[in-house]
Amino acid sequence: MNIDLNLSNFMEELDHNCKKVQKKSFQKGEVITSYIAKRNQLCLLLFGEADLIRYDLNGNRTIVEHFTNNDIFGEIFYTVNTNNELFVEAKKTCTVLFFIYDDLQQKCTKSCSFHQVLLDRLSSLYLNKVIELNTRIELLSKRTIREKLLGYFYVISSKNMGKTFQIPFSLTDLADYLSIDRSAMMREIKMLKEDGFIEKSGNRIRLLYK
Amino acid sequence: MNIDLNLSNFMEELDHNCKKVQKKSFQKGEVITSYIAKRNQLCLLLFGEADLIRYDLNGNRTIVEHFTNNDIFGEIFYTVNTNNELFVEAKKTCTVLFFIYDDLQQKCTKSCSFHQVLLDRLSSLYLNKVIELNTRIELLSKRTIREKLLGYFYVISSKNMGKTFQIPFSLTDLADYLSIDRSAMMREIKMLKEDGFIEKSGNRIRLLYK
DNA sequence: TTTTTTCTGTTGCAATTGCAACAAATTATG
DNA sequence: CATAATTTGTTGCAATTGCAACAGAAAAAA
Repeated sequence: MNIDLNLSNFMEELDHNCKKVQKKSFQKGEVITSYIAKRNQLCLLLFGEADLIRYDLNGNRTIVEHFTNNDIFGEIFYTVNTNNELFVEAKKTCTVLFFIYDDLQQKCTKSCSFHQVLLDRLSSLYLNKVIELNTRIELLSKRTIREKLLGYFYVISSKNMGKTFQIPFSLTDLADYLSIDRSAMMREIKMLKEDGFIEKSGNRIRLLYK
Repeated sequence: MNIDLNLSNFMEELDHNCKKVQKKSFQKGEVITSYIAKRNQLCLLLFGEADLIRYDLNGNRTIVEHFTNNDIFGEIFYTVNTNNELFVEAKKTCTVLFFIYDDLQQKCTKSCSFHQVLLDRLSSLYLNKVIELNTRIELLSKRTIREKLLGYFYVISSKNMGKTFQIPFSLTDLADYLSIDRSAMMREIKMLKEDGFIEKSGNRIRLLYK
């Protein structure tokens, strides 16, 4: 389970003449890719932060996933589409590799050993993603706003190994991530403070339970 | 993308002396595995149907995933646990292969070529799972019961390639799968019928829109 | 620095959802 | 077949959540 997932370490091995992969950078706010679901695109976020966004027909915005270094994303993961448009937006400056899934399976020039490294790690990258998605499902399947918030705080605090942490979202974004109304969420955060579950200043949270 | 995922075709190649894998069968209602999150277990459902179940502290039951032929599951996908116990329950007679993740990476005896086949297909199995989970997330992130139901019906009808289909759950289970109250769901189904979105007899549904 | 935009925090009210309880129908089990 | 257990369908009521609207704070842009 302790595999070096940091593919940017291997970037120097990527042949610059390699046609199977594109490397691009994006500024905050730019759209990295939109899921048109035809090209079988697979993307690797080498560096930065980005969100996968969906707007439904009522204008509700959902942050479907939040990506950081070495996360993968792309149309390839959305075969069964349920209508709404999805797109990935850079939240900070991002460097992204773009592949076409079918090309990935083929070997490149001998000098371009990056492909092989990526293929070797693909299982691990997928496994990582499955774990992330399961965590996400656990949060979304919670029944109340309070449970979603506490569950989310618990996940963050586990990752940071500490009871005090910074929320990596604005509160507006957090509501869109947990798929709840922002004002209702604010109300619940207030009650969590009153009930002694958390302390909060800015977007720094301290858990007071367990 | 058209890879033969049906691993049961390769089962005859599994060496019976192979110690790296266990094969077991289960009757309806039996617990296939419980996620103790220590053994790094990876399971493959060769044949049958099973549900991954979670009970929260208030006694709410959630069907986290529904597994059919060639689906994979296991602790390995739940590194970041958020407290509640998870277990997999057979809904029909099931045949399951059990692996320990780390063993999987090692080669077995020469006569046991099944391992290699499995390893080769692991990426595809993962990819498949990621697609499933993304669909699941899309449903769970919908804001209303109506949207969840319509979204779910759309997914099923896409898989079956037809506007009439059988729900593979009891309605009680469907509510637990969509993470909503059963009676509220029944009320919404009734309104969907009244509003002319669906027809329903038993657990056979016909979509009347689009 | 000033202006504009976005984000936070709050609240009343309406709509949706969950809860509890029950009868009827269906399915499992002895 | 008879009985038990589970599932479906329904409803009134309570609790939760969403919506709308706004003011102040903070952040971004000019």
